[in-house]
Amino acid sequence: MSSRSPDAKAPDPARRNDRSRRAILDASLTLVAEVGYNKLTIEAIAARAGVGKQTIYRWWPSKAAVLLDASLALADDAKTEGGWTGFPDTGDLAADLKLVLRATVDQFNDEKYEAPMRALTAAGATDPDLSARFTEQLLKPQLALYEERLRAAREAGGLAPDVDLPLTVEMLVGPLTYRWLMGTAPLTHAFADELVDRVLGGVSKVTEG
Amino acid sequence: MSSRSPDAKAPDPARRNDRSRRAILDASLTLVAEVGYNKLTIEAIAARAGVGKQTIYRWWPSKAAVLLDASLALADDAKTEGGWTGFPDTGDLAADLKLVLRATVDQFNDEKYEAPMRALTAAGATDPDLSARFTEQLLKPQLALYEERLRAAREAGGLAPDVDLPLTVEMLVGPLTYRWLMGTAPLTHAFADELVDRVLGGVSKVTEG
DNA sequence: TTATCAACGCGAGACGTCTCGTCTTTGTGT
DNA sequence: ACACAAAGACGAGACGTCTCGCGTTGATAA
Repeated sequence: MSSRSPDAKAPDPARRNDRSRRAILDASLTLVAEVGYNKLTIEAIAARAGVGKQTIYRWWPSKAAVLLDASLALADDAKTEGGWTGFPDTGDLAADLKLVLRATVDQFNDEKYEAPMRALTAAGATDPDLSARFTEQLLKPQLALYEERLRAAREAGGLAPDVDLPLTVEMLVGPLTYRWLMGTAPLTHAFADELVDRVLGGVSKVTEG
Repeated sequence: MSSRSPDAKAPDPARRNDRSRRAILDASLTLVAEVGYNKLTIEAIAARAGVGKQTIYRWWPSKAAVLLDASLALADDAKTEGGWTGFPDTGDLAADLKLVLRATVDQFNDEKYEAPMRALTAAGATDPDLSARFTEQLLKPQLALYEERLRAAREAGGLAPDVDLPLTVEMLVGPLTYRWLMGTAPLTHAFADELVDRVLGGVSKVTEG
């Protein structure tokens, strides 16, 4: 057992090869879609990226961490390419939510986004550390956009003044994610629309004049 | 080359040793709680159960499959031990739902149930075959109970006549599962209560006379 | 400015370890 | 005698570490 590399001293980020970094992230996304997360190996990522294994081990602690970074980059790309101009606010809350939730449905149904997303969800379910970073870096920022829009609606008088905003966000995103993850039924635009209507209006019988 | 390994083809279920079967299921539940799903090995299960590895490989295709069977047995036990007498129907839908969702929250927070549940969720996220059986055998029967209770409420006039029952079930279970899985916030009884109220009544401002 | 040089990230891949799933051997119950 | 269980040997393959030159970079000396 050779001697210790004493705690793997910190490599210098300034000297990092950005070309290699991008190649690694790209390769991990391609490969996870090709062979699935279980059969994804760091050796294969290194080979596909044209990189030594050590270059991956130097900068990431696990293949899950690589995928998280890759997904963050992917999300950024999607935002820029998709011409994202902020969460829509036309004044019509239901319409705005349906628009965004439909887009989310499309993303869930897009193989390109689904593969890494499933992988991260799976890995996060049994790795609290990864789960925390996944939630913090990828999920929270997105949920915050919903919350912001809902807050605007609440102040505009469209929502109950005492409504719990994080709860409401999860009422929208939770059922969608649940159906996607468990596969209880197909994910469609109609589902997104109906969900928004029921979250806003409730499922109880309306008894008014 | 192959050929006959006497065990490889069809083992006779009638000759199966039920003592070993139970020992394997018990050991898998104990171990997954002890070391987590990632570090759970079939060798360790075999050792703890006092059986040979081949006995596990003969009857199950993967460690996830073992855990699924173990969880099914666990769910059965929980039902019998817990004195389950069917989904409560006191006539007060909100109260009934809160009761059940609170119990679900407690289960999610109970290490004994959480460990195998996380494991199955993780494994199912990247294994469609397992996911299907997980959903079909463990989830669907539970969701059906919600649906039945909701149907009764709808017929009793408490719910909108045109409400989508599977959607409503997922509006209840989805946010709970989402928060549990992603760890966006702690799972509490208060959360369950508020969720039920908002699902039934909606989040919109009530504008009535 | 230009030549030199040490430091360090890099690609490549050998290495020993670990777990996997299969196969072989031996024991046991009917 | 026979079918299955227990135990473990075995090869395959991925793991993470390590070593080896190569190329780039930034500091120093001419």
